[in-house]
Amino acid sequence: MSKMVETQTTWLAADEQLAWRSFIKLYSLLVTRLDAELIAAHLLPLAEYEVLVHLSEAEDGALRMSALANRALVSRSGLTRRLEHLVAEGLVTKETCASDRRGTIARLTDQGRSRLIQAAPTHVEGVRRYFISRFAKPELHQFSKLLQAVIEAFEQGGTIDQECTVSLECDN
Amino acid sequence: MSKMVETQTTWLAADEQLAWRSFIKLYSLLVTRLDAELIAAHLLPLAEYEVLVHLSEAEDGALRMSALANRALVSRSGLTRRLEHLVAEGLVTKETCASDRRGTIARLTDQGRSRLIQAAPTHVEGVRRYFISRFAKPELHQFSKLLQAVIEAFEQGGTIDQECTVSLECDN
DNA sequence: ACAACATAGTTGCGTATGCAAATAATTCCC
DNA sequence: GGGAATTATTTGCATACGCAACTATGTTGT
Repeated sequence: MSKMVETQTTWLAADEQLAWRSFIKLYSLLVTRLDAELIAAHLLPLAEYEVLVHLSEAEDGALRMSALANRALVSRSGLTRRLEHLVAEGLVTKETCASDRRGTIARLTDQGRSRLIQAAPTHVEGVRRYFISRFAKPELHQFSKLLQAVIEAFEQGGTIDQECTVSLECDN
Repeated sequence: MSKMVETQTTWLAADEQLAWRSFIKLYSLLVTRLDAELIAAHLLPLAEYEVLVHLSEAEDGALRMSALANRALVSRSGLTRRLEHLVAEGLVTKETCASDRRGTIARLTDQGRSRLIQAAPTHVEGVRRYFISRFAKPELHQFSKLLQAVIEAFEQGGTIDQECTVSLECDN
């Protein structure tokens, strides 16, 4: 009907579109469900759970705010607010960094660690049930490799508006 | 140090963990970048862009609110608010559904369609640059198939807290 | 030693979103 | 036909988040 310009790069091809939308949709489904299950079972949102996980994996269960923000895929201000809740619950403490007093160190408390251990099975079972178990072993491996390759390429090539200078000391 | 219970189902295996985190991270990177580029080039957030796309693909460029909410992967209240902005800009209009006057129909305006056509190349190029082009053709196809299979399984098995009775008339 | 610049974190502010309740219209049943 | 249950959408409210500005501290150059 309408005789538009259709430069042929204007729209995604059907298969490209399907791949992209499937990616978005799966993310939305999984995160929504996993978050809901964690809240239902442990009153712990997925975002907060992930903060606890990253702390628990770090040396001494402690990380600088910036490092934690990078790992949790959240802005620094966003992390400040996430921690507020966790600190109020006594799951994390904050202390000034001794060597650089501008810095703040977030540390997992014993209570935080036990809360994490309590909640972990719910999360792990969810990830396995809805995601991992849907793949045959070699498929999962390839899927994972593809994801990592795309991430790698993005982080290499995509240094458009990043203030990340040499990407060596970058934590993310 | 601590001799914890480690029931072996408590944590994800390293490869499972890597696959899951890569998935989350790639989503975060891609959506953040694509949203920023669309805003920079066209003052149009990705979420609003996607609403325009779904309308443009529908019969007469029009959809019921619920159907549009399902396609846009947003709650119905969320969609109501997204549309507010698009309606204020004149890109979408709302009208009462004639056959069922409870319903509201969102319709893409000519202005909305031309705005979409303007913005599309930015989005499409982004998706291609950061996502599609990272795969060889057969890889993309397999990746896409895997995503669809996981979604399919989720929607079949995961009818836990869904009010979606028979999933036949469901639009999502 | 001091001024200029850089870095870490927090806060003000605007925006986005979901849930539950409210509103409006339809359908079901008796 | 008329009230009860159902469905479509919106609104009140609470929460989450990012950007830009701000504070505090550290580093650099002279």
